[in-house]
Amino acid sequence: MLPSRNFFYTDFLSFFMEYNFSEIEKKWQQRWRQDKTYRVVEDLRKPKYYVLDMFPYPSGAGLHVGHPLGYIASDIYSRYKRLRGFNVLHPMGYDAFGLPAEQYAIQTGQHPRVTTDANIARYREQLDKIGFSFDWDREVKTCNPEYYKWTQKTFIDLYSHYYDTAAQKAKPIAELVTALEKNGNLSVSAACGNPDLTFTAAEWSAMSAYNRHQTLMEYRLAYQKDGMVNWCAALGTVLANDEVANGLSVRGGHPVERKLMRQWYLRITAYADRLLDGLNRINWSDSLKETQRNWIGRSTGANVRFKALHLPMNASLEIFTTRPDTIFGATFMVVCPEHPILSQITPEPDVAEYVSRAKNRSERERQSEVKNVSGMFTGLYAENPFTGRQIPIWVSDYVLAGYGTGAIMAVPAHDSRDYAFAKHFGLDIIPLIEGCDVSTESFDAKDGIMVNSGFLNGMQVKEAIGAAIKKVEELGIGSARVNYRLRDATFSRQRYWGEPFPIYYKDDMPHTLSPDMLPLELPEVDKYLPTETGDPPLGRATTWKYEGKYSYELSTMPGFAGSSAYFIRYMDPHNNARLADKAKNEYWRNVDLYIGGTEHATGHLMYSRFWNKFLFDLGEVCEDEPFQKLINQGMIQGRSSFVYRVAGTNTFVSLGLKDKYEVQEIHVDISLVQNDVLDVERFKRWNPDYANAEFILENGKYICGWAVEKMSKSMYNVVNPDDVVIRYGADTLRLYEMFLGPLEMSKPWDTNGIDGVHRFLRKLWRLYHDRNNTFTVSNEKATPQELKALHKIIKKVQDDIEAFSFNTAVSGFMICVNELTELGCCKREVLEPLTILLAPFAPHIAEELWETLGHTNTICDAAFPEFNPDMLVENSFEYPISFNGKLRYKKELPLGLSKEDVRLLVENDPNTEKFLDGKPMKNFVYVPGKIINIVC
RNA sequence: GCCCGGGUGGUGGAAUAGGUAGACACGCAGGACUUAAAAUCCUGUGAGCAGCAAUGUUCAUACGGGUUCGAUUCCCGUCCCGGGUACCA
Repeated sequence: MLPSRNFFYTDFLSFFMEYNFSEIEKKWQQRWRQDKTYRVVEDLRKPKYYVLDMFPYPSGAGLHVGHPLGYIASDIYSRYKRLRGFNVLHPMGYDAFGLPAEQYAIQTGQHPRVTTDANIARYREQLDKIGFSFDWDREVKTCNPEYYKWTQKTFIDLYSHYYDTAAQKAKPIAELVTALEKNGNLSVSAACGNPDLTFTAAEWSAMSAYNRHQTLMEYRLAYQKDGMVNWCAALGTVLANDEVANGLSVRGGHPVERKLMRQWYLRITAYADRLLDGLNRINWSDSLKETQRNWIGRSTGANVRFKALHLPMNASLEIFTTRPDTIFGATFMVVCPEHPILSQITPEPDVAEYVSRAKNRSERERQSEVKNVSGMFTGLYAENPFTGRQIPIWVSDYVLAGYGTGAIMAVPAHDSRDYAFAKHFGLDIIPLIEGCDVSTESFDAKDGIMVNSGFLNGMQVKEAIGAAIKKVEELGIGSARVNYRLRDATFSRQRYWGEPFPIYYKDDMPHTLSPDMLPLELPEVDKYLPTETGDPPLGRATTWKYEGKYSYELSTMPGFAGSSAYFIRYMDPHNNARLADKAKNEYWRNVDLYIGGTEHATGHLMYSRFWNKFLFDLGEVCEDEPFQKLINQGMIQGRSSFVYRVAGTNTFVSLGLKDKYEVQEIHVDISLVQNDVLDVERFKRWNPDYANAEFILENGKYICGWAVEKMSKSMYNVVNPDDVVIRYGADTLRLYEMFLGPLEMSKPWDTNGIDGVHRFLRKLWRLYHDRNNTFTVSNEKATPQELKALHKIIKKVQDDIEAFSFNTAVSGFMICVNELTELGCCKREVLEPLTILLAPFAPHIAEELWETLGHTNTICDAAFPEFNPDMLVENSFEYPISFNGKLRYKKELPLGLSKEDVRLLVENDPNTEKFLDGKPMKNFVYVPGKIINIVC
């Protein structure tokens, strides 16, 4: 027998015998699946808690190591809440409709459903390996007809409701029709797409069916209109504003242009105020709430009509302003190139040319020239209603057609854009606020005392705004008005792989399907491309007709449709009669904790709040806000590694020596690098070009450089969680992802520290087992030191989990295990509670130890250990005081100590002198620490 | 430009009702065990100065000021980095 081989073999065995994570994890994952350990049912005897992850889009690339970060955090919290006696709903599903599967279908002809199912299977396999406590019986896939039936149903409801602005609630459109029949639209309070629309009851009844239909479209919460949309020719579809960045599609980076098209929209703007108010009642981060507030962009001000001179029929020009107090300083007006007033005149040729050029320029071109001031005098004048002065009307593309009225009054002294324009064209600038200097820039602050402003002189700005609005209303030239930046959401996509609309066309008008005909299933098509006539792909399903003759709507719904109510469906995923049963909805109510990325701040998180509020108005759900608390986990970036090739050679120089050469930095696959040391032999095999590479080493090693970059294939820095699980186990992965840093912070993935976490689990294992891996836990009573260590960690874990400070909780465990190892503790009284504490973080090893401790039930049903503060003061106490010549006692004295005892302890402590330093002290907290540590 | 975050050792990061800065971990160095390796364990580890040493001492939380007996923490200014947003009247 060869000794070397023998040694290697036995040590290899003992290594695995010690803490055999792969066997333990396999065993428990199997058992959890078999026993449906994480199945949850409504239970009125227990308080509920709903923990939700943003469900993933199953992409072909599979999960990378960044995805599970949030899932692990939510899993820890779910498991913790369960130990605390809550009935925890913790589901998972897939946002399964989307472009990549369709792109793949276009290239290969494979049905997107096949691609999607395969990707979902892969995701599921990866997720299962990490040991999540999802109730998979509640899985929701948005592409499943049983689910999208309810997306379609809600669309029908949106179509057949309007928004009552007085009641602040959605109501059936039939009620509106009754009101219109009675009084016309003069006395109805309803959110309307066209604020200038007025008609009487008589006019209403005189309308043709088609005109009534068109009129109701202005009120429906889901409606059709011709609108400028972001048309992406390469994708053959319309994109939402948040799917476009810098004139390019977010997905694919194809150019996007403006195009007029008939589209479905959702009237989310009707809910703008409620979306804003609701933010005050939910527990989200300030920055996220602020992002949503900015996105909604509510600004209060007034609409004011300026008399347009030299035009027939008392023409006027209406503007919106947030600063009606500055009307006295309005020295000119500006209209957007699309403004209707321009069609009433015959402009000079150069003006006409400017207008047509500005109109035809894409949004992108307009944006790229933000800093260039351009514009033309139209030849028209208006009258300033406060000064009576004639002021010129200009046209410029810095005024946008889509916001306000498409026209502004320019107050160059107090608006920086007007200022730049006035300076460029030499227009008047009249300062209106006492003491402001407008020689080099405008004074935009809403603060100061009015001057040069007639009846407003001497008032504070805020006061003047109110007074000006009052005056405007008296003059009958305008009124207070609220404007929003938020736009209605375009809801059509010229795509195949999405929910079909439950709509067919008859007499050129859309009609909804009756709900009992739902779901309207996606038809099969021969190709996933637009038809020859430019219809969307659904146009290829030529026999797909309502009653065999009426054409269905050919576009499909956008990605956010399916993700807007999935969290409600989880409450009752198999219900065939409702989105969710009423009683079940009233039990689970809404999501208590939602964890996901910040990239959804203005998309999904806005749409789903709107969708939920609508369902609330219908009485379908019992909570107005869907997500009580929300946490944004940070992104995990990649950590790329580099090698340095000496220019023009095949010689690579180690990081520390590279400055002596002229080198070329090259990305190297991170699997060839460990702790920044390159595996030279594997590197040579990695790429044939490097087979004969030579190396200049330092200390016998090749050290790689590194940089933090986005995780991407091309940078060879993608880390797959499966690889980590195989090498270290799921429990190590879970702990390490948490240990990496604060949950909400973005951080690079860096495996350099993972050994430490793995080592911790092995140390933990050795608390329960001896060298021969024999279970050694004793039933002896624990010592005070051991109990102190235990109760310290109980408190720490409890506080840290509640604060979502999982990284410091893991540190706490490490300290605790080090302490217990030092104390040689192997007492059940300590180890049993410790096992429970660890269960949310490392469930597999916890279950295994729990079983070894003799329990037959799952550790998930254990009770979270009770913290006893007395255990911490067994031998010593921590006691805060303050000292300002006289001691102040901040807490009740512990353990029968008198004030005199404490005074002596403090005064005899050598540190006291150091801090007193002979000076008079105020509000001095005694150190060491705000806490003194005195042994009795 | 504006609005949010953030800047602490070689590295990831601890610590804020203002109170011993650098917990915990990685890495590194040295040591023990071993024929050897792996694993494990022990010791040291912000920088400088003095000392054989225990130790003492100075400087350190992006930079510059301020408040305070005391500031990583609060205030003012500056510079960098990340995210959001963008001609919104």
